[in-house]
Amino acid sequence: MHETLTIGCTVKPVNERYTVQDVAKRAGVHASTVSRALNPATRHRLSEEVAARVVAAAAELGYVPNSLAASLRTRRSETVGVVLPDITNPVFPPILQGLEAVLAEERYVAMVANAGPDPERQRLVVERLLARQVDGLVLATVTRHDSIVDQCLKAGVPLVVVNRSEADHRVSSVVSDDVRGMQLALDHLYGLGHRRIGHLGGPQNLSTGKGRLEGFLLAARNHELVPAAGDVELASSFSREAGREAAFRLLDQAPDLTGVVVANDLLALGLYDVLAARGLSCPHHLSVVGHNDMPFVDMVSPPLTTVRIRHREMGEQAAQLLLRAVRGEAVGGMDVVLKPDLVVRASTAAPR
Amino acid sequence: MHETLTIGCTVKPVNERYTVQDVAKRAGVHASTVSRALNPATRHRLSEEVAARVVAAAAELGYVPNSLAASLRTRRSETVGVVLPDITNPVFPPILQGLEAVLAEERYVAMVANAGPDPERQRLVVERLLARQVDGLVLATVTRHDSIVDQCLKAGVPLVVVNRSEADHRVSSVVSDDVRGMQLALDHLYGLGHRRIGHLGGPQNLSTGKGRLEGFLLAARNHELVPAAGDVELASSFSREAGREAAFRLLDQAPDLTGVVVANDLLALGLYDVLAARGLSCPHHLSVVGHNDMPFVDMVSPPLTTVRIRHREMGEQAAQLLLRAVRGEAVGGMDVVLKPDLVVRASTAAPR
DNA sequence: AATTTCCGTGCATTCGATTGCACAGTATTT
DNA sequence: AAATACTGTGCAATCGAATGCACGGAAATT
Repeated sequence: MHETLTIGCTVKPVNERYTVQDVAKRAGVHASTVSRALNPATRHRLSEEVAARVVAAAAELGYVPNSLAASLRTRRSETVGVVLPDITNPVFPPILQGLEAVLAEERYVAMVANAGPDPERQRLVVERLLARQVDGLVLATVTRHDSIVDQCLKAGVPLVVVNRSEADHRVSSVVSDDVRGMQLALDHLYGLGHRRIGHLGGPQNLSTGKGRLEGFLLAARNHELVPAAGDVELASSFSREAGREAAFRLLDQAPDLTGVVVANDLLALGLYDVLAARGLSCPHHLSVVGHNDMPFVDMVSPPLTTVRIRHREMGEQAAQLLLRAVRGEAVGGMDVVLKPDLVVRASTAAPR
Repeated sequence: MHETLTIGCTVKPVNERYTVQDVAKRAGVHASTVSRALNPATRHRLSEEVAARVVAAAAELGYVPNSLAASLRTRRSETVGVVLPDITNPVFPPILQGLEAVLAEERYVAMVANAGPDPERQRLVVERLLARQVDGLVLATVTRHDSIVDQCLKAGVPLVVVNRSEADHRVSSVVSDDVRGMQLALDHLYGLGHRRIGHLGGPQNLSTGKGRLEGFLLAARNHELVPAAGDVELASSFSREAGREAAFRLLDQAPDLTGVVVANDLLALGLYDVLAARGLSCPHHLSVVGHNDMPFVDMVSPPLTTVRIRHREMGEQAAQLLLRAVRGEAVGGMDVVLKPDLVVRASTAAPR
C-alpha cells in the first residue's frame, strides 16, 4: 500500500484546483465579484448578502487563490528574498527567525538562498530572486564594497543589509555596534588587570571584521595601551578553521599576551582548539572574549565570555525596514545599530 | 547623501523592466521567438542566426524574465516550500543547507517557513505556500499522526517529510535509523561495563521520540537488561529546557543509573545542566550518550559522545526525492533511512 | 412625478511568458 | 517540373486574478 499511495501527486493526478470562475459560477456571480468579495479591501463595495454568498461558495469548494496570477497583475508578490552566506553559521538562524516572524505577520514569505561567499554565485542567486519578482531583498552577505548591492540598486529593488554593512552606506542596514562591543570586551579585560591584550580579528573586507578591529584599537587607546604589531592577527574568514590558523600565528608572535579579544565566537572556538593543542588553559594562561554570543557558547569549556548581539531582533528590524521600503513608506534609508551587551562567563579571569 | 540614495526603490522609481516584447522589438522578431530562443529546450528549433540575435538583444537590454508569468502559464513554479518547526534548532540548518544545495542546482528556490509547533499555524503556512503554487513541499514538522499531511495529500502536492516520519508512512521520507542509533549507543555503554542504563526520551508523538525509545528497549533486551519503570523518563519536547525537567525526574527516580542514553543532544545538554546543578560530574558519576551530533557538541564540557546523523545528506536526499516526485519520475514513494554512526567523546567512561 | 445621485455588479482588458496551430518558404522526392 | 516534406517564424489564445469603466436599478432629491 505504501507503493501505491506515496508522493502525493500520484494519489490525485487531476489537480482540481478551483479558480475564481468556479467560485463565481457556484455563487451565481461574475468572477470580478468573487475577487472583490475575497479581498478585504474591496469587500465593502459589495452587498453583505452577495459577499457572504461568495465567501460561502469559496469555502465549500476549498478555493485557494493563485497568488502567482494575482502577483502578475498587481505587481506585488508579497515575497522577499533572503541571501545568506552560510546558513550553518549559528548567527544566521536567529536572524532568519526574526525576519520570518515579522514577514509572516504581514503575509509575506521568504525565499531563502544560501549563496556562499562567491560573488558570481551571489549574482546569479539575486538574479533568480529578481526574476521571481521578489518585492525586496535582505542581504546578509555584503562585503564592504559589494557589487551585488550595485546590481540591486540598479535593479531598483527595495533592499536592506543585515549583520554587516557596506562601506559607503548606500542602503539601509541593521547591524551591531561593533566599536561599542569591543569597548565592552576590552574594558572588561582591563578591569580584570590585563595590560597585554591582543586581538584575533576577522576579514577586513567585512564591516564586522573591520569595525571590530577599529573598535579594538580605539578601546586600547582609551586605556593608553599600545598594541604591538604582532598583537593583532586576522583570520581569513569567520570560521573555526580560520580561527585556528590565525590563533597559531598570534600565539607564536605574541606569547606574552594575557588576554585576547576575538572578533567572533567561531574564531574564539578555533583559539580554544589551539590552546588545547598547546596544553594551555583558559582562562589560566589566557583570557578570551568572543563576539556574538551564538547559541551554546555557554556550554563550551570554559563557558565563553562574549559580546551578545540580539540577532533575532536584528532580523525583526531588518524585516520591518524592508516592509516599509516595499510599501514606499520610507522617506529615506537608515542604519539601525543595536547595542550589544557583555556576557561574562568563565573564559576570562585576572591575569596569572 | 545617505538620505537621498537609500532604499533602492527611490533611486530609480521607474522600474524599467523589459519584457519579451521589448526584446522581440529590438531583435526584430516576434515575442514567441524570443521565448523559444531563451529556452534551451526549444532553441534548436530556431535558426542559429535568429537565436543569436535574440540572445544578444536580451543581453543588451539586461532582460530578466518574469518567472511569475512563466509559472502561471506552465503551471510549474520551480519553487518548493519548506516547513520547519524551529529553525534555531541546530539540526535544521544543515538539513536546509542540503535541501537548498540540491534545489539550487536545478534552478529551484526554497520558500522557507518557520511554522512552529502549532498545527493551526502550520495549516495556514501550508495553505499560503500552496497558494503560491509551490511545486512541492518538504515538511520537517510532522508528528506521527499529522493532519497537515492529510491536507497536503488532499491538495495532491508532491510531498516529502524529513527528519521525522509519519506513523503510517503515507509519504516519502528521509530519516535516520533510530533503532540502530540507539543500538550503537547502548552497545557502547554496555561495552564499557554499564549495566544500569536509563533513557532520557523525547516526545512520543514524534517518530524520533518513539523510535528511539523503542530502539532503547530493543537494545536493552538484546543485552538481557530489564529497565525498571523509573529508568525511562520522557521530555515533553526536544529542548534543553524540557531536558532539564525530565532529567530532574529521571535522576530522582533512578539515582543508581550509571549511564543514560538520551534521545537528542539538546536534551543531553539539559541533563548536563542538572548534573552541574547537583554537583555530579560526567562521565565520573554518569555516562551520557546524546543523539544527532549537532554542531558544537564537540566543544561542550565534557565533549558529548553522541549518535551522528548526516543531516546535510538528509536534506540532499529529501530534495532529490521531491524533485523526482515533482517531475513525475517517481513511480512510488520510498523511505530513505540513513545509517547513523557513534561518535565517542568524553561524556562516556567505564562506570565508577 | 421627474430628475439626479449613488451603489452594486458585470464586462473586458491587463499583467508577461508559453505554446498549439498555421503558413510561408525552402529542401527533398518522384 | 510537380508534389511532398520539412523548417523556421508568426499569430493568437491561454494561464488566473485584478481593476477601470460602464450600466442598470434603487434611493434621494427637487
